Amino acid sequence: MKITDKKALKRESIIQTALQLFSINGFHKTTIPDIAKALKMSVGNLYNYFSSKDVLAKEIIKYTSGVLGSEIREVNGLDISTEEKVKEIVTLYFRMAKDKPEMIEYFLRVYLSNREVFNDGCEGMICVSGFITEIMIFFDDGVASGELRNQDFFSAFGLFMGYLGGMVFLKGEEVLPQDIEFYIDDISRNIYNALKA
Amino acid sequence: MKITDKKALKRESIIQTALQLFSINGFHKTTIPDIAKALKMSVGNLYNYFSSKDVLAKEIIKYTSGVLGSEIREVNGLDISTEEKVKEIVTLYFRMAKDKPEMIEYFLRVYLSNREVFNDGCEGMICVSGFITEIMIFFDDGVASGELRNQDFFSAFGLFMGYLGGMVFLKGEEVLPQDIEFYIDDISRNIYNALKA
Amino acid sequence: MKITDKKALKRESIIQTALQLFSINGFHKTTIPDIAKALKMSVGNLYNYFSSKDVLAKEIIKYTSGVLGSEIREVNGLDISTEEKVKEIVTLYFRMAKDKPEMIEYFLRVYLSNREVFNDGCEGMICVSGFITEIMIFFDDGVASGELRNQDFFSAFGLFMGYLGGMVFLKGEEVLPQDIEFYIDDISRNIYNALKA
Amino acid sequence: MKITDKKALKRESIIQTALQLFSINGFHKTTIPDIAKALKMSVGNLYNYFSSKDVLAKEIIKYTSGVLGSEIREVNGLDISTEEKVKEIVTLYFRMAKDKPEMIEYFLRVYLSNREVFNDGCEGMICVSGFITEIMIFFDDGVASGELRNQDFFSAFGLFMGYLGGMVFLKGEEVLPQDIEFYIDDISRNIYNALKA
DNA sequence: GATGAATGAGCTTTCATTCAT
DNA sequence: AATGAATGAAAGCTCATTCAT
Repeated sequence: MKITDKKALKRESIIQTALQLFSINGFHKTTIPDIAKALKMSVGNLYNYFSSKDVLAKEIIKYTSGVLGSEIREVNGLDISTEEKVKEIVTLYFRMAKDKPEMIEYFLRVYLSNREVFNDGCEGMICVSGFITEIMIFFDDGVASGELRNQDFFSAFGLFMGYLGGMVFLKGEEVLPQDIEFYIDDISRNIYNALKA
Repeated sequence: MKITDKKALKRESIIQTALQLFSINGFHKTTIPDIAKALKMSVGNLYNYFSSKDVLAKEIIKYTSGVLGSEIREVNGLDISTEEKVKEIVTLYFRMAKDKPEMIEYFLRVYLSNREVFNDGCEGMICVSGFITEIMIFFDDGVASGELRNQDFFSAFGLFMGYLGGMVFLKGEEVLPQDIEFYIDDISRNIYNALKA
Repeated sequence: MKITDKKALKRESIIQTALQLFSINGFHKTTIPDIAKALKMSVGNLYNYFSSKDVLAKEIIKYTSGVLGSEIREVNGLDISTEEKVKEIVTLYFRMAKDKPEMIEYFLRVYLSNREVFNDGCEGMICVSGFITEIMIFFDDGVASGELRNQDFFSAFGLFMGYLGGMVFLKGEEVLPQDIEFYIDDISRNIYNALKA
Repeated sequence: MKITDKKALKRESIIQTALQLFSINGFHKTTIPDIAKALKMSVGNLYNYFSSKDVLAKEIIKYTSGVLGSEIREVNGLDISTEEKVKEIVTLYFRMAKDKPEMIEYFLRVYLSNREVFNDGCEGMICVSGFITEIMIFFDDGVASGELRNQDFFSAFGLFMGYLGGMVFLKGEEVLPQDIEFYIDDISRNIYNALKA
């Protein structure tokens, strides 16, 4: 293994650990010493990998967005109807909210609310473009095939992102009477009805 | 004017000022001295009105939820179709996001993400019940009149809350190519299509 | 009743309430608002009676010392042996520690330890002279009657004050296996044996 | 020198400096910045050694009790009469009150009076057990050898602790007309007379 | 005499970041 | 690469005292 590989591996393990802590405790309540301790490394060394807490936070959102985007890319590649794709996306999103809740929570608890952290370097939504791009492809494909109504992309994107994020928030608040997967059918149907041609 | 009125007025002015600052700068980046300075009052005196920063944050979410709820209550009282009500609600929400953005932003940037602050005293969603209750009434009325499909309430609530909140977030990120009111028609239509019978 | 009497009465009620609070919570942990609230009066008005927290503390120690001194004076006036007087003094001290613990506790928790408060105005032990004087009379009488050994007064005074205070401290720490009155006989005997001719 | 030794040394230097300041100015009048400044270290770094002011105060009482206890332990190990041991203990106590007054003063001014600080973690008298244990051994040995009267331990302990502490208090108040060592003979005699068989 | 809102200095504690080793 | 002690500015909060009413 090359030395750079070793460094890359450690970099990723820092990202994953920080992601966990940030999503559970929030950005400001998670300290650099917390992260270093969880990784059993020194704070000084952590700074050899990420030059500041803010930089780390931005790397995490890119990483997370990339993971989520690549999952949706797979769905986009399937040879199924747009209606079925909607259901696949909702399913994978909710599955992820259950299995790797830290990713979704990071969007909600860290990215959404600490704008001052992301302002410099993540303007617009470039740090979450991995995710947005795939939603855009999904939408354009659906319009092209005549299954979806042609409307402003952001009206559609806000529906996806807001609706799914909102449901995960409600799950986190423990107000949902049912397990989140219970809602897959209803929500897929609502989204498809909203967007269909 | 009675003394209690004077104190109540000052209390409300603190809530409004803190609401502004929290929604713009976030909960952790807004300090008590910041709030006191904006109000031209002393830090110590501010604590005569609210016993801690957390308590203040909780009072603000109740206040905000109450204001938003009472606006929706007016729409619920109108003698119009459910489809028209959807549009009215979307309109007032976006108008508020434009005229008093601090209220919507507070939901997104403070309430949504600083769960540790609201855990004690705002469990479930009791501090935002003023808002939820009205959405529930809207939905139940629509189902009762046969205009809306009967489905789990949270599937519908997540759509409203998440979709509208998501759009305001996109507005805040300045990624929307159009003014937010531009999207009213599309979004109202999407919501109605999603929920209609 | 004259106005000055009314004021004197209120003054004393402040002293007694403050004595309670100081002895239970300590000088620095008891606030002026705490005292005012317990008295159902305003902080501003409290300052009409005592010009500062320190002044109040000094008045309390004089008051307490006076009460304790007058009790011992009664014993000194009895026509009994010095050995019996020792037992009477120990008895009244421990009874007071049980019935009005605030007085003894005030000596231990406030007077003893917040020297900076009492330095200006209570130099030496002039604010507790009411108590010391009577112990001095007891001792001189005992020496004069030949029952007590003639020794430096402070050696004898330290014995009385320290021993009795120490026992009450142990009581307060809840380390005494017995009720404090259980120790009266042993302690009276120890003191008399220590001082007798 | 190992790194851990260096840290332990610094820890102890903090304890000693804080002990000085607390005993002179009292617990509440001594601030953490005061201590840090006296040590020429930063406030933040002090917290790397003790997690709170209260924790520091508790460590100091354990340390002090240990030092005092080990001095008495030496006396207990001597092959001399109990009467002579009393004099040795009084002598060492007063010598310490002269040479290292901060230790005795800490007992009187900090431990005795700020119960709320020590309640959690120093219940009963476990933080001063180093000292108490040795007094207990002294007393039991004296009883076993027939030199001391068999009585409740606390009656005897209160005498020692209260009497000696009381004398040091009088010294601190500057009311003693003589140097404290002047009283060694009288007081040793009084204690021995009080306790002897 | 009586009220209690207001002041503001001062407290304990936290934490991103640095740097000598 | 790695360590973790050290920094110091800034946070939330307290409270003796004052003063307009």
